[in-house]
Amino acid sequence: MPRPIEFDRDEALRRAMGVFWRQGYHATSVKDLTAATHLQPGSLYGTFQNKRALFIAALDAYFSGIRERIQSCLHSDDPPLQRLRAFFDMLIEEMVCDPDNKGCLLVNTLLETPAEDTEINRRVSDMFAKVETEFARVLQEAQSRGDLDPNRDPQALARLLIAGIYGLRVYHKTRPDAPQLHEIIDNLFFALGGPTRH
Amino acid sequence: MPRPIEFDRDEALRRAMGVFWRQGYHATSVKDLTAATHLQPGSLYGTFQNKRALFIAALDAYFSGIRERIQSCLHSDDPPLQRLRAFFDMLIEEMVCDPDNKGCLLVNTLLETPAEDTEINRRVSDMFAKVETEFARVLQEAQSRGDLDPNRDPQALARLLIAGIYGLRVYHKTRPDAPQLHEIIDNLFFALGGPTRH
DNA sequence: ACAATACTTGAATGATTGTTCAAGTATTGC
DNA sequence: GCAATACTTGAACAATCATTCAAGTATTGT
Repeated sequence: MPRPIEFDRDEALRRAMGVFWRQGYHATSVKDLTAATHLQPGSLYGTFQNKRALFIAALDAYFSGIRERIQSCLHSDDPPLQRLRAFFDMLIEEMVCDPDNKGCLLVNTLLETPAEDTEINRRVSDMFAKVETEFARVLQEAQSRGDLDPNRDPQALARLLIAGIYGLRVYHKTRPDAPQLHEIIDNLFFALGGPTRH
Repeated sequence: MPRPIEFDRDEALRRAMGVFWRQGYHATSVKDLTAATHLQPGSLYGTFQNKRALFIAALDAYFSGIRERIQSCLHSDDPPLQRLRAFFDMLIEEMVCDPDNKGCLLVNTLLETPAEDTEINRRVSDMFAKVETEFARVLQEAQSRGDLDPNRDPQALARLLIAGIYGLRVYHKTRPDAPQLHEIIDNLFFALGGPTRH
């Protein structure tokens, strides 16, 4: 009986995400969103409650999008530390290939969102906590294989790597220079391998 | 002959800086600024051209404010690496003591500002480049004292430390936890000292 | 006391903000 | 073909945005 929806919800969400990614939450107007999604205000508010809810939906969509690629890096057949390194290489590859230099939507959001906004901050923090746990698991695997000093704390090193992601992301904003980014990761992984490296 | 200015320009700038720091550029309205500075719109536009110019002035004021403290850390009588470590300890101290968890105005700005805005991006990037140079100098000093492997590239390690600042700053937004921050820096400095540590 | 000076005030500007909703339209089951 | 359904449209909303400027006011040199 009802008239079917004409537009593709996921497509609209993806386009909205792109705008938030490029401009941040506060700098994007509803007008920007209607232009990008080709949706009239009414349809946009009908499908996604309001601007804020749409933004949160965009955050979720972004994370579920990158999570697959993280998994594929961390679950290959390579040795654990090499898999972690592959992840960071992928990260750098993505960063230098982006002509807009948008950075990471999640990191951008962390710094744009005031501390009072616990809903969004918690949401994004939890996403990175999941990645951190993945990292720790791979580091533990490295320890059990003898590739990593068993006296180091895998959880603490996972935090270092997460901080490494943040560092890369911000550094790239200041100087979009691929070799320097790789060099930073080289030196960061030096902190993992330490004395036993090679 | 002329009627003298009644308000303190620097005081107003400092207050405006606080608002930008807390809320970011886009989220702060001129109304917020007039409320914080106790200046009417007319006076505010008379002294600082407009909102954007005021923001840039706030960035400069912020940097000149922290620069002194950086200098005092890096030019003490302690050994070079210990001085660097003192800087990061100070950084963490500042972060955990801030009840608002505002982070760093410059880092926040880097991520809020779109890549097209070259004026602001360049300005902030240059500030960090100065700190990077300072770091490199201290690292060189460490090399000449034999505290750091002479085969390592001081400039590259300085970049790692800058990325470390960024990493700390963002990580703190997700989990305002002092011991974990110190642990991150411990592991980061492990990348400097490497095998020769202690 | 009196111009001259220029800082202070705050109302008013037009543009833009996020959001709503009644009217219009297309599809479905009968 | 006819209701019934509900999606689509875009004008309209009040609020807020950054900015301006004429009027008011306080100080100075004479």
